[in-house]
Amino acid sequence: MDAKAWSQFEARAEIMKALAHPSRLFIVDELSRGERCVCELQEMIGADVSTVSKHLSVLRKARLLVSEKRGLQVFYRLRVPCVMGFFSCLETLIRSAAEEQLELVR
Amino acid sequence: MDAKAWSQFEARAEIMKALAHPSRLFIVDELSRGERCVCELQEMIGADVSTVSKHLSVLRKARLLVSEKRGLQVFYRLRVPCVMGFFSCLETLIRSAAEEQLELVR
DNA sequence: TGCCTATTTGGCTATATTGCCAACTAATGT
DNA sequence: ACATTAGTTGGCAATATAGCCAAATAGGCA
Repeated sequence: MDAKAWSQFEARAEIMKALAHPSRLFIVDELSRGERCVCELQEMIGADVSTVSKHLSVLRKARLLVSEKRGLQVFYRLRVPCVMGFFSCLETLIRSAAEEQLELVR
Repeated sequence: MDAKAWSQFEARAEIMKALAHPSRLFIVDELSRGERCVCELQEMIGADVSTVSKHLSVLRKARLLVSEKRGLQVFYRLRVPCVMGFFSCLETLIRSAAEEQLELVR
């Protein structure tokens, strides 16, 4: 594998890493319905503000979000709506996982 | 956020975690063009066989791949072709990142 | 049976990620 | 200027992940 191809996969991996956390996926999902300030997201997630802020920073560094400060608040927006379409494609996997869990219980 | 919604985001995060590594993204990309045995992937990636085997196991546990043993070899196949479509949606982000890198150099 | 090849698993160390607290910055109002 | 509110950053301890080697498993062949 040449260096150029490898750095392409590294670039993709950076984005996937940013999405590889339930709180961050919640944020993406929530922002797909419109912009939110940090305080709103923090209340919904229920973690420390600093934790939420760091999650947002991870998503912003991956260019998935953009932020805008207005007054005291910082609002975040989803930059790439196509991310949401991906999850519907994954539903198949998630459902089949859930079904196997059921089989184990039986 | 209720427990059911949360476990949905956890399920998605498991899949994203499985995809959050350059070698595993290479594997997914390669398998999108047809099945491969472990030895072929190992040669292309250039890591230890055990490392490649563990990457494959991560992707299989996330249900992104299925494996089939034929003789001495184990062949892996991509279970979810829609994964590839996601990366083309991300190209925008990756390109804009590359352009900013260029600006820094100037 | 015994040997060779392909793959997986266990165990280890090195590195990365997470989440909290405390400290800091910035905008607003008194 | 001072206090208040919103958010970010630094630092730390706990946990998770990555990659190598060595050992185990399994199929095919002499």
